[in-house]
Amino acid sequence: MKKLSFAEENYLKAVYHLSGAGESDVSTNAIAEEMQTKAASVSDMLRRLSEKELVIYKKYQGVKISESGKKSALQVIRKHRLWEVFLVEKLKFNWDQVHEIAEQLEHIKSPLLIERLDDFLGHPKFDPHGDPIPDENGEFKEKPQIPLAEVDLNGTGIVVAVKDTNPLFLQHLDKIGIYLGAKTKIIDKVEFDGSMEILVDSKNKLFISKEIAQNVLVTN
Amino acid sequence: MKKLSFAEENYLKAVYHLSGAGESDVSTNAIAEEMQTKAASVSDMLRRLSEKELVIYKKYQGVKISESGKKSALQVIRKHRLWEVFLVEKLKFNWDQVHEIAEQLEHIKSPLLIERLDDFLGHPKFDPHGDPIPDENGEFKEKPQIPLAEVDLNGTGIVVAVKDTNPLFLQHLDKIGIYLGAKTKIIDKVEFDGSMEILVDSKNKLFISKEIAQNVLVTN
DNA sequence: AAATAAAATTAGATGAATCTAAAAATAAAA
DNA sequence: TTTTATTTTTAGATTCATCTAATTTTATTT
Repeated sequence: MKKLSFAEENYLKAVYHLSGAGESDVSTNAIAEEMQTKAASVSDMLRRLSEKELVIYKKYQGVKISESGKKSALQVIRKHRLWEVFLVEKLKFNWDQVHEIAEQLEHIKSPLLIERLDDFLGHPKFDPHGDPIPDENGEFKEKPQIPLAEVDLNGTGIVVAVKDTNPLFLQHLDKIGIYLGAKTKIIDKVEFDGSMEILVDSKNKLFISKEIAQNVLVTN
Repeated sequence: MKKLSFAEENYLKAVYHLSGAGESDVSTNAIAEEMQTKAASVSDMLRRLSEKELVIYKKYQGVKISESGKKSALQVIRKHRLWEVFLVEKLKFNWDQVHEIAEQLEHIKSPLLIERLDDFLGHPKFDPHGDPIPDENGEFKEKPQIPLAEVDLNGTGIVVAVKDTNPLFLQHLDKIGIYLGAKTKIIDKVEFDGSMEILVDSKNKLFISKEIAQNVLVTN
């Protein structure tokens, strides 16, 4: 495992995420979109990552992450999520403030640091957005989770994660009182616009839009 | 205050340190030596830093840090030392292990992060090597300190800092039982080689070489 | 199936940050 | 004060990561 540049780590993460844990193929444009860069830059980087065997890349056919690439990507993701826990649990950041800072911290190179940080935090299994934290070997298990949007009328669930980490989205959840661990019950579903009415913690009734319902994940 | 690159921040730090808090002039070669790079690279970077008015640079005449350069350098130093405290106090690193990691962490850009870290650590005034931590405005006060080598026979002092952060040096201090806060008394001085015999905490007698005596700083 | 549109790649430039080798300026020694 | 040595700077290359513009490949329509 050679030492990767920040840019390389970021591309690997993007490929990993966009391919759904590295299974399916990802298009050059999708990566460019995700990374706020140009397709030409992506092609170039994919060629380089492919030479290092971090991705499996066939020109014009899309890209997939390789086994060693996945290993690297998961370590970066592990670091990102551990730092997010640190920022929220120890430094009292809000969950909408931590992504950007963790984007920087995730590139710090020191296996010992991450080991100690993990100890310090008490080996958390999930980050502040409910995403699972891979262990040293890149292994993790996801909580079974479905979007609120797909829960049946009168169905209940506990909020376990959010699909999006956009600060505006997270701030909105704060405002209306949705948080990880909240108990929800669907008390009305509006067919034509996908919005719904839910009861949070058996006391707060609120209307949420389709966009919200699709990005809040619950478990039964 | 524009955002600086890692390289720029590192050069500024070097100029600041080598000039003794930015007073005197520093030579190109000294910087090259300090930064393990070539004089040509230094010249080039000094030209660029000079254009940004972070240093005062006259070709062939050496370089001095500017007011705005000093401000930036001190913020980087503040971050470095706060992270060192974090690593030792919270993550249980030894003082000889933290420099390298802090060299990376010091470049993380987020004023809020540093503010919160400072709060979390209880606003420490000194890092694990006894070096003062500048505040948000770059201000700090050094403890009065002299090398053990300059303490008179029978003189006493408390170890407040070390001049060098070389891991081998620090590990040696651990081994012989010298640490920040240790009470020392000079019980013998050997003229011809600069070595001495000292009493630590009124109970451990030990011989130390000139090199050690010059790099351990005490206050009366 | 040919024409058109979309997506992806290459070619060529640019800006950092670095290097080696050569030239220029300053300092030291004869 | 010349000569020599040292230090510093410039010139020219290189690598990484990016860009725009042009080209090529693949996908979609008519």
